[in-house]
Amino acid sequence: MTMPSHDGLPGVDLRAVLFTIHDGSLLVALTEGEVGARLPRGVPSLTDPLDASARQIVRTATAVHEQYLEQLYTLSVREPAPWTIVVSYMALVSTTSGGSLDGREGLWHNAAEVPPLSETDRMVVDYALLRLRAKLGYTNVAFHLLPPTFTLTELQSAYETILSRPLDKRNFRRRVIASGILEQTADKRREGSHRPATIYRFRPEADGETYLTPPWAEGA
Amino acid sequence: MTMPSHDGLPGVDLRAVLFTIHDGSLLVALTEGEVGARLPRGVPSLTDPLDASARQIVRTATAVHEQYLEQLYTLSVREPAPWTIVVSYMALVSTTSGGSLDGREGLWHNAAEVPPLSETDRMVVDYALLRLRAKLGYTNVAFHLLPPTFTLTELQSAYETILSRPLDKRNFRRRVIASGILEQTADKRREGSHRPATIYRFRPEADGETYLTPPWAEGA
DNA sequence: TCAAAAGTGTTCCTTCTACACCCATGT
DNA sequence: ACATGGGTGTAGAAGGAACACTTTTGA
Repeated sequence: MTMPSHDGLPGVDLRAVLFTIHDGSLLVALTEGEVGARLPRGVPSLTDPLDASARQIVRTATAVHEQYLEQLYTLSVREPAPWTIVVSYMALVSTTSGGSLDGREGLWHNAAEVPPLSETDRMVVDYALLRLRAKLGYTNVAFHLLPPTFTLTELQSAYETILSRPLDKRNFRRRVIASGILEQTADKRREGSHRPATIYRFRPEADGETYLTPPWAEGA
Repeated sequence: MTMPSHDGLPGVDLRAVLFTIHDGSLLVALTEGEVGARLPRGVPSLTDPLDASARQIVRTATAVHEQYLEQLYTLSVREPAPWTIVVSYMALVSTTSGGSLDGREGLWHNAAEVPPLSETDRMVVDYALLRLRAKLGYTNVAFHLLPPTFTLTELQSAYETILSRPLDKRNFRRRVIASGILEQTADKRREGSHRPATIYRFRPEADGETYLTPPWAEGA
C-alpha cells in the first residue's frame, strides 16, 4: 500500500502499462491485487532516476530486461488521501520467438477487454493505447513489440492488431520500405506450403525522431 | 529552497515555462533567484490537484489568471539530493491588448537568448519550445498567445515568431480559414494609411483534438 | 495441380508549395 | 498621387488511397 509522505509533500506512485502482442492480440499486463486487477506499480527508488524505477517495475512484473519505456503523463489522484502523484509509463515487451508467455498467462489480458480497474488505472490504460496507436503513425515503436527479425507480414499484422483495422498490403510495404528503417537479411522463412517470406531486421540507427518524448528521455 | 521528503520518498517540485509574445518576440518568464535566473517554481499543494498548483505558480509569477497550461514531462534530478521529481509545465499567456508587460519587464526574457540557467531549467525550456513549435502544426495553441480578437496578419506573425521563419501569406490564410477555427467579426481594424484588416475571433468549440495531451487534462 | 501466403504497379485524388499583383485607405 | 499593409488564385509536385494478379513453395 502506498502511503503519503508525512512532511507536507504528496506521495509518489509509479504505474506501468505493459503491452505485448501474442497470437494476433494486443495484451496488457495486470497483477491481481486485493481488490481485483491492477496495473503493475511501485514507488520510486531513492537511489535511482525515475525511469530506472519504472523499468524495475516492468522487470518485476515480466522478468524481461530489455524494454521500450516511455513516460506517459503525471496525474494527481485523491487516493490515498490527501493526494498522490502518479507518474505513468508505457512499456513494450517484444514477442518472444517461441511465442510462449513465460508461464505467466495469468498476467496478460486482452487489451480489448480489460477487467474492471480503478478509475485511475483505466484512464492510464486508455491513454496508453491512444498514444501507442498515434505513435504507430509517425514512429517505429512497433518494432519493439516484435522479435529481432520478422517478415513484413508479421510487421503488418502487428500494426493491424494495435490499430484493430486492416491495412493495405501494398501501401504498407511501400511505406515501410521507403522509410529506410528496415534491413533485409539473407534468410527466408519457409513455413507452410507457400512462397517463403523475406526476413527483415530493424535498423536502430535509422530510428527517427519522436517530438513527443523529450531528447533526454532514454528510449529502450 | 525545496527540501526532499524524509520518509523515504523523493521530493516533488513544479516548474513552469511561461511564454508570451510581445513586439514580435517570444518571451519566457524567469525569476531572479539567489544564483541567477530560474524558472518559476513551487511545490505541489496538498489540497489541490497538480494542475491547480502549476496554475498557481503561473499566477504568482504573472498576476494573470486565465492561461493555457500543458504538462510537459516529469524528470528526476539529483538536486537537491538524493533525488527530486520535477514536474514541468508549459503555460501560454496572451498578449494584453495594450501590449504592456504589466510593469514586470524584468520577468520576461527573449526566448532566443535566455540567460544561463541550471541544467534542468535549460532542458525544460528547450523542450517547451520544441513542443510549442511542434504543436503549432497540428493544434490551435497559438490562439492562447493572442488577444481575443486579432487580424490574420497578427496571427501569422505569432506563428512566424514562434517558428522563427517566414510563412507564405496566401498559404497560411488558406489553411487557417479552411480549418474552420476562425470566425469573422463585423469589425475592421483601420490603423495606418492602408486598407483595414478584418478582425477574427477564435472559435473554441472548433478546437481540435491534441493526441499529445491526455483526454483528462484540463486545457485552459 | 492445388492451396496458401508472398510479392509487386498504376491511377486517381487530395494536399502542399511556390509565386505576384490589385485593393482600400490615410496623408 | 503615393505609400502602406490587406487581400486574393493557379499550376506543378508530392504524397496517400484504392485496387488484382502473378510467383513460389509444400503437399
